[in-house]
Amino acid sequence: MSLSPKITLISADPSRLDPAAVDQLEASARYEGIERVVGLPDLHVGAGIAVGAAFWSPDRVWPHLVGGDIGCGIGLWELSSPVRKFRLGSVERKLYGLDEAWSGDTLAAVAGFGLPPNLAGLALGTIGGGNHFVEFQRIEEVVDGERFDALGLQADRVWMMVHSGSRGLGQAVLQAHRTEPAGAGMLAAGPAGQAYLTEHDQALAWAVLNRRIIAQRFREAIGAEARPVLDICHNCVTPHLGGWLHRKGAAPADRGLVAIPGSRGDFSYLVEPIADSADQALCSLAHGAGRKWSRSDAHARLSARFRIADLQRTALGSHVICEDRRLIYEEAPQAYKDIRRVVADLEHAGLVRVIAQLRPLLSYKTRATS
DNA sequence: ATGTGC
Repeated sequence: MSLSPKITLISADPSRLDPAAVDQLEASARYEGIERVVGLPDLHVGAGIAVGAAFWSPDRVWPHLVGGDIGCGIGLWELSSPVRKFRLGSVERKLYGLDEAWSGDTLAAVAGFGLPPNLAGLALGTIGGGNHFVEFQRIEEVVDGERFDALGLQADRVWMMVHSGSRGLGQAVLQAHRTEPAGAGMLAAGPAGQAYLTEHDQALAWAVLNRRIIAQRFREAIGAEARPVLDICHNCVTPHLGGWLHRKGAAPADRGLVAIPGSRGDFSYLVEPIADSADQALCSLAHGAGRKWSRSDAHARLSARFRIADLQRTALGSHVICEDRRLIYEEAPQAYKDIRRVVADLEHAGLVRVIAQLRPLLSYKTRATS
């Protein structure tokens, strides 16, 4: 069976991609008004829509091609703390109270982002669940030293990666604007499209603010200063080449530096997109390693083989704070693809240049017990 | 994914 001509798969070996995820791409490519679809090397099955994909239309938008976690993305900060002074046990003892509501001024925070006061909810400044996390890292290897130095980055500092999104807000926006059937979508210029895009843009801004507050809470907890390196959203729809580009678990290649996290037990990569060849991939990049096993498979297979304590340390020696007994299995490194292959596929396609490799020190998921 | 559905 041949692939729809609308679809491009970014992979050195497309036969390795999950056929079920490619079927989901095919289904989306059949929507009237979709002209191009890209599957990235971290492509995997999602709830109706493949994750690790980009979709372009000249005139229509589909709320469910973005999904419920509008604005979800990765923020990266360079901390003032030198790696040589980073003590795992000491840091772990400071990371308490971070699942609870933020004690700061949420009204002032949303106002500062041009958002209405009704969006100053209790979830603002919290990570959430699923694959969201905060991770302390150190530079394992500077691959492009010239570029690393030119960016003013420092290899001897602790770095902090935040993966979170718009929590309940994006979900509410999807709920309010989803079309029936989902594949119908709406004209971007029409009243329904404009109403969706307005609320979508608010959820996007809220997610950026959320990551910023999370970063502030965590760096305050460990007593460090933080310098922003990047903030990249991988679930959104934005104007592109006179039309509309939907990214569902896809990082932008036209907004500067990108961080691509591996699983919690693997390296992350700081990369620079290469503009010349970006169009083949709809100006998009992999957003992470991508799931290899479903959540239920991961739990079934790994809970039979490992104790919780086995999963609180990773093969790279990093620690994991996840007191949710189901989530720690669902998010185990074994459930994810090999990030090295994902990044190699992006390099092979001429989409990125690796600047640095980051090693996990401590991954924070949740203190909430289950 | 979800200030979570029965």
